Order: sequence, then structure tokens, then C-alpha cells
Amino acid sequence: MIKVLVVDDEPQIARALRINLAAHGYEVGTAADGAQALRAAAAIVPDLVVLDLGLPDMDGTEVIAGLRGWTKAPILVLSGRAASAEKIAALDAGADDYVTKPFDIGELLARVRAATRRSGPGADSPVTEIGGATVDLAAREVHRGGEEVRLTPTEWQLLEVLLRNPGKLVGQRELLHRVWGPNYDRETNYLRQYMAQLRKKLEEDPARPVHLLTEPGMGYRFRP
Amino acid sequence: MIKVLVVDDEPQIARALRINLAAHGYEVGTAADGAQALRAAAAIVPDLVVLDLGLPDMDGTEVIAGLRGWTKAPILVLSGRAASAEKIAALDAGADDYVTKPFDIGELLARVRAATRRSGPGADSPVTEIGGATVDLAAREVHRGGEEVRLTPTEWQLLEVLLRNPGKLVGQRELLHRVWGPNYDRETNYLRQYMAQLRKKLEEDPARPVHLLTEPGMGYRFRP
DNA sequence: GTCACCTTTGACGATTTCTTGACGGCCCCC
DNA sequence: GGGGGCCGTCAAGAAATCGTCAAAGGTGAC
Repeated sequence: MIKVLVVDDEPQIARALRINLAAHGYEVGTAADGAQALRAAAAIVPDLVVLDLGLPDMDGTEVIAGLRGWTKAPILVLSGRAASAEKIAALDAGADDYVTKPFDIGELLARVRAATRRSGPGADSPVTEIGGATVDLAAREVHRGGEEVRLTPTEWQLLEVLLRNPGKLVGQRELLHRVWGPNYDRETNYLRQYMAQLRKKLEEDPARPVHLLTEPGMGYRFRP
Repeated sequence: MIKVLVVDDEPQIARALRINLAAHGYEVGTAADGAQALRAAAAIVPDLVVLDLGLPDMDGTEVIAGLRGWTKAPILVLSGRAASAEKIAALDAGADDYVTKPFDIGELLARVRAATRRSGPGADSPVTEIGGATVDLAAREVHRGGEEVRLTPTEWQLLEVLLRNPGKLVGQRELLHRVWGPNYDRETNYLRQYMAQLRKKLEEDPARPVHLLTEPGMGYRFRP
């Protein structure tokens, strides 16, 4: 089932959206502010996000940036502000669509269909091979030799950032920011700790990694 | 270059769109009715279609259906009609976005960016050739003769400054400032040390460099 | 309250990288 | 021809980083 995360601080609108989306066969989660939204997104891994820009705790573009750091799920922005500058800022921050309130629920549903249509069948083979293990980012599943391997939430976030940049070097500061938040800059011991755990769970020979590589002094790299 | 097909029967609007899109680096083709649009699309295979629904010869949804039969390129619909039923019909026919006239050109461009962003990022990062080696600055990767070459962080920084100024002479003081910091002015031995390492790793004949050149008394230069 | 799981933290050799010093060759100027 | 400055090269000590182990908080389930 397609999972949708609805982020809105007005309970009426959030409720109306949830009911309408659920009635059309979507699995719906809700969040009332930006911090909740980022936590909920990391937990349920939605296929689409409906985001109200007028959140009480943080700017809408920050939420978009926080989501875009690790997911490519379409983001459909709702906003009461119709100014073009607002729309441009949100779209360039990474949003996929922008609808001004008040909106027609039928039109919104059509835009949701359009957004999910292109990301649904377009995402070919979401499984990645690492050594003898297969990683399914969408389903949050790892298998190795027929057995299922369990990863903790932090391990998932770290692995996801690396896998979404195949072949590319990801700097340690960038990894810390994306996984632990903007206030973490020098806690490289976290990276060492969790990279070791990932290698132990995924690599054939954890002492001699082939896919999860260290670039000394710079960062880490996933080689397909 | 990203190819955009503009379909509109009003010459003024078509012309305005063409000029604006071309000014932002797109390659633009135009068509004035539905039949022309389908022919032009088959000929130039656009990466995105901007489609006015009010065409003289056929209904807009037919054009959408005709395109969707063979291409997944994003379709951005323009229309003077703001009724929700129209929007829903167009979106469900296969359109990706729907903008009502009159529209803000900046917003339209932002929506074009959003649409091309999600379908485009298959392009790999630009590589620079040095002798027999290929340098990928974005991925932080160097290959030479099929083998991978490892650079240390300082080597990367130095090489990046030179490669970002192709053909230009970079003074030794500027190099020292950019790589080691503002407090380093006369440690030219650092430059000698690391330039030698870079040449050994990148140049065909490190003793007779062709791309990483010394300008005695002044600085260094990268010649493509 | 207890238990299990996850995260955070500290510490230690092993390895890589950076820094530093020294030497000879080349070119230009005197 | 001699001298000084600059460059390329080599080598070795100093410093930083990495992988690993172990254990102390935190949190939610039962």
C-alpha cells in the first residue's frame, strides 16, 4: 500500500486529509510540526509527503531540506500564501508541487495520483547488493544467505545516505549532519562505531570491506 | 542540454515561453496545435512538454494521451480554465502539473526545474582528464588504466584548486591560503612536496609534467 | 521493577597522513 | 666563473585518524 505522511498543524485540515486519503486506499500518517514530521518520516518511510508550510516550529523549506537529505519521495506543499516567491522557494528547495489553500480536495487527490504515478513504476529494482547481502531500502529489509538481518534505525539512516550516493564519496561532516543533525560536526567516533556495525552485518569479510569503504581523513564511500 | 517542447496556439505566449526557457539554458521547440505537437514530440524527443490545453484542433487530454503512449517525459499543462474538473481530467490523463493562466513566469520556471530535477539526475558527474588519468571531483575518484588511484585529503584540496582554474596560473600564496589556511605564506616546500606526489600519481611521466606545470617564482598551472 | 535493545562514550594499538629538514640540480644574474 | 634563489626529491619523526573492544546511560516492553 502507498504510504502518505500528512504534515499540518491545523487538526481540521489534517483530519480531512487523512480521511480522504484513507478512503482512496492510502496508508496515512500525520505530524503536527516540523520536528515530528522528520521523525515520523524516518520511522514510516512514506512514499509521498503532503506538507503544510505554515508550521509553528520551523520554516517549511527547512523541513523540505531535511527530507530531501535522504529521500526522493515526492513532496506536495500546501500553503495559504500564494506569492510566487514562496512557491519558487519551496519548489527549488526540493518540493514537487505547490497547492494554495483553500484547495479542492479532488484536485489535491489528482495531484497525489500524478505524483505517485511517476515515482511508483519508475523506481526500478530498489534492492542493492552488498557482498552476500541484499538491501531493500524501500521495504527496510536486509537478507543474507536466506536469513533476515536486523538493522537499528541509526544504522538504516547511515546506510541509506551511502547507498543513495553510489560510488560517490560522502564526507564525514555530511554524514553526521544527515544522520545525527546539524549540531554534530566532530563526533567521528559515531561514524567509526556504526560503520563497523554495518560492515559486520553486511560485508563478507568485515575486516576487509569491499563495498563500504573508508577514505581516510575524508569520509566513506559505497561501491556497488 | 535539456529539451523542452512548448505547445501553444497563442503566438505571444509561445514566444514569451521560448525566450524565457532559452535564456535559462533549455533547448526549446514549439508547436501551435495538437497535430504539430505530436509530430514535433516524435521528432525531437523532448525531456519536458509545456502544453496549453486550449488548442484549436483537438482536446488537450487527447494530446496528453498521445504523448503518454510512448514517452514518460513530464507534461506541464497550461490552461485558462481553473475549474477543478479540468485539472483532475488533465492530471489523470497523464499530466504532471497544471498551471492556470495568467501565470507567473518565475513560478513556471520553478515548476519546470522541479519536473526535470526528478527525471533528470541520471547524469554522472563531470570528469577531468589528466594524462592517462580521469579525475572525478564530485565523487572524489581517480582512475588510471582501469586501476583506482587514492589521493590524500591534502592532495585532493590542492588538485581541486588547480582544476577549478583550468589554464589559469594560481599563485603559490593563493594555493597555500586555500589549502592550508590564511596563516601559511612562505611554506613553499609544502607545495613542492604535494605537487610531486600529485604528478607521481597523475602524470604519465612525473619528471616531465604536461598538465601540472610549474611557473618558476610564481605558482602552478593546470593545463587541460 | 526488570529486562532487552539501542545509543552514547571512553580508551587503546595500528596505520595512514602530515610536517619538517636536508641535499643536489638548474637557471638567472652578477 | 661564481653565487644565490628556486625547484624536485628523499627520508624520518610527529600528529592525526581509524578500527576495535568494552562499558556506561536511555528508553520502551512486559
